[in-house]
Amino acid sequence: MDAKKVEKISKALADPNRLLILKELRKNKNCLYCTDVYEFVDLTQPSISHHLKLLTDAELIIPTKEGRNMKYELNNKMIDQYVNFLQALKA
Amino acid sequence: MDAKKVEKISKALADPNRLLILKELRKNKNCLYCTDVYEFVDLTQPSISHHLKLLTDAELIIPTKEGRNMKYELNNKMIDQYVNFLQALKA
DNA sequence: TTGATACATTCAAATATTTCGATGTATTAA
DNA sequence: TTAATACATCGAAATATTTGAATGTATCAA
Repeated sequence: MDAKKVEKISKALADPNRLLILKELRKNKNCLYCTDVYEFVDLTQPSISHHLKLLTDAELIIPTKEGRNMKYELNNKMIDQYVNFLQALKA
Repeated sequence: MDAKKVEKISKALADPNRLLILKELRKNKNCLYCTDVYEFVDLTQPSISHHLKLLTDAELIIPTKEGRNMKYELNNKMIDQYVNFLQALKA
């Protein structure tokens, strides 16, 4: 994983609301609908949409269109790659 | 590790110059002097000082005063704790 | 003690990020 | 086809981060 990607993922993780989203994703068996997010994140719809976009752009979550809803799943592989980079720092 | 700490560490990792510093720290057997940083980071002294402070505040590096120099060492334990948080997201 | 070196701090400008109102698009229900 | 729902996008304001010039402090060398 190159430095630019690490930077992007780190930025995506550097916000309390986005961390909340990831935590809830885990709770919900790594699957979440956009509408669900309004329940635990105290922001307007455009803001939530923005945060989900940043997480998606960092490939930490993977979106799927389901009718007029969006389904989000955690991307375990990307987390693994990010962790690998961090572990390599210690080597 | 609580969300605030994760946020702080993520922010510290979300900058190309700080990532460079961490990478060079690894190269130099996890030990670096402030003066060394000028060689590979193209910023002025106050900026470098600022970045080192953010990394220190996040406890990713541990500073030691050695005469008029500062020695910086990577804090493996903090990286481990951060990695643990990330791994727990997948669980 | 004086000058130089190493680093920190302060302040302000430039830049990036976060947030939301307004609005647009796609899908579904009636 | 019309109205409602789900979400995206745009634009602007508020806030945070990054950067460097100026300056301060501590240490060392002469």
